[in-house]
Amino acid sequence: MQDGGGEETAVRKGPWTMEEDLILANYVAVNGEGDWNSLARAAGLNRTGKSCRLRWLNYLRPDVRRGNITPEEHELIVELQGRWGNRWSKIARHLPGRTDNEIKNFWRTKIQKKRGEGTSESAGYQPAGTALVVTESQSSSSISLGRAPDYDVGGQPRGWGDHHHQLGYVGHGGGSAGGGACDGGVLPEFLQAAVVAAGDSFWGLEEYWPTVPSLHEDCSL
DNA sequence: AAGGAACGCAACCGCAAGACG
DNA sequence: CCGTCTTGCGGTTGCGTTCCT
Repeated sequence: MQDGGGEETAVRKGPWTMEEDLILANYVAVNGEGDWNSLARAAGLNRTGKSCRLRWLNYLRPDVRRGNITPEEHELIVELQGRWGNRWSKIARHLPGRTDNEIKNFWRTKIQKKRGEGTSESAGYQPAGTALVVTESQSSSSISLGRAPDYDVGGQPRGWGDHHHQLGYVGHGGGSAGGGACDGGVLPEFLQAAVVAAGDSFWGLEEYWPTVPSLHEDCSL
């Protein structure tokens, strides 16, 4: 782990900025996933590969589906958790578009809490027992709702539009988001939306925009 | 209208497993 | 066969937002 040695700048931590998201999304779109450490370096992100991977998997991937957990998903989570325990990544594979982190959070905040209160988690939803099998093919179903990060002008995320005030990031064309905007590549639409929302006054957008050619060159679909 | 408490989500940390040299 | 590096997973923490008193 001798990294380059000398001018190893401090690794950034904390919330991701829009610029970082753009860089990461673009880089992955062009070069694909994997080799996160070198990716982080090559992309010029002062982030650990680990952090980049997490950000990509949990947020930037085009097939990430956001929004409320549906009753069906709730049932499935309960059932699979009962079967496999806290194997969140495994459970997540049966919930297209959902990330292990999201499921984990959901479990802890909703289900586990209910159980902790003494009531069965099934207070609201009783697992029907009808083996709800979600096939991979369902992942191609429309991405119903998503959220866009609400970046602060200073470059620091200010929080995310949550279910109380959904921002307008909606899967395009009734599901095309699930397949990615470009073949092999991805084009997180909320990033574009963020750019649009930021407007001309946004800090240095124009400075780094040219550095992400594949995004603003429209991927030539 | 202000303050406090609770909730939800994103991100970080540490550990383990697998792959490669 | 051993050692090192990278990736993946699960648990935990902190921050921001919303709701209630």
